[in-house]
Amino acid sequence: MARPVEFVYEDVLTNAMEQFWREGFEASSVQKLLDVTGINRGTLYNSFGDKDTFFKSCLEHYNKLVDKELSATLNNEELAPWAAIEKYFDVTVMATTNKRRSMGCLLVNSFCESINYNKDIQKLVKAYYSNIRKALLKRLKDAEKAGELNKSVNAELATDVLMNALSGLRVHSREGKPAKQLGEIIQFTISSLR
Amino acid sequence: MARPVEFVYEDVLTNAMEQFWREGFEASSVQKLLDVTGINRGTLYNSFGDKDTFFKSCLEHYNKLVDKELSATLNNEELAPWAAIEKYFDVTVMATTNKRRSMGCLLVNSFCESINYNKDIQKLVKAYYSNIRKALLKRLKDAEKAGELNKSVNAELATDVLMNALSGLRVHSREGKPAKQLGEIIQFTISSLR
DNA sequence: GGCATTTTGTATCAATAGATGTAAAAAGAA
DNA sequence: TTCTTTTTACATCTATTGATACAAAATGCC
Repeated sequence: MARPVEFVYEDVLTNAMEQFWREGFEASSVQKLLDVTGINRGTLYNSFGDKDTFFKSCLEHYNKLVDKELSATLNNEELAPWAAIEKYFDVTVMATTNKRRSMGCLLVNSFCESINYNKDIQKLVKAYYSNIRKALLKRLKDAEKAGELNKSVNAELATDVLMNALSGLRVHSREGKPAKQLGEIIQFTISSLR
Repeated sequence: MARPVEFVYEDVLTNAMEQFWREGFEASSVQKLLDVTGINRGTLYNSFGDKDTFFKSCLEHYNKLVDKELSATLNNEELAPWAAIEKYFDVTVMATTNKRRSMGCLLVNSFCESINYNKDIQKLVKAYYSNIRKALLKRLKDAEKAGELNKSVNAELATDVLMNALSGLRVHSREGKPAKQLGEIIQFTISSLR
């Protein structure tokens, strides 16, 4: 049999993802990726392909993290619509205080970076981000049916408002705004919708 | 006397600014900047300094555009507080439909890019962005004094909510969301505050 | 132990990055 | 015309970019 793999696949993806997350695609040279992952060039190109492909894998890895959060909150059917929504935003706001604070959101960052000229990656980023929107929309439609939505909006508009606030939140967390203020912004936005 | 300058200073700044705006700092190589401005290397380094310095000049140029918009809207004392605020967001939403559509905001894009590791530029971006916040806060304090602000918020929180919505707007305009939907998001957000 | 297979480590590639130096060009002044 | 000054144009520098090739190393199978 062949020589066994020495690196831990998950760890490499996590470290590379954080590098792209922190500094963006363009500023993350292959050398930096080698430094933060600890693997060497041969291993990277053999096991993860070129930089574009590697970035896509990191996006996928990031999406898994998002999916976990969604499963515990928005997609958790044990929670009532608004409870689920509030929990999702609580988690998101709280996340800005840990070590990944001030890094914002890899997907939002990618929207704003030049990555947009790569149609391939752009589509991927949009698709991943739309997962959050879908989960949110579902719950807001539930709330609407239950008469728990502010009569002046429909579920679609309410979703847009919350997604817009979410994107703003991600930008401002990267800008360094304290979680307390971010929380108050979201709290008000939510209260205006119910 | 010396040889006269051939390039138009304003035009060079405008074209370079749009390049940075579209593709970000890292992806905008000096060669690309030469291509879009039409000047050559010597001229660029002689008249605009290195890439960092050039970028700062472009940020300043961008800020002038922002200032013009602010003067006509938020800082226009002839308009009542909420009229000024509504006009500012109208202009901002409408701007997403012209040729600069889908480019978002240079300042927000810069927050999200790796530029953040350059403390110097980061401070500049923050300072320019805070100009908008200051103008907004002033008007919301006026509205608060006049009893035209929703009692459940103070001027500070209202400003945060609107700035958050603004940042979200910029992200989503870059993502390609239609102006109509962006307008409805803002319209609801404003109405929730008055 | 020798063989096949895969990973790892390193050397190296051409292309491009940002940046600088210098000579030619263009104007008015003397 | 000649001189001075500044811009412009081009050549060139070193470092780094993403990417590839290939030998050394490490395993299980025979």
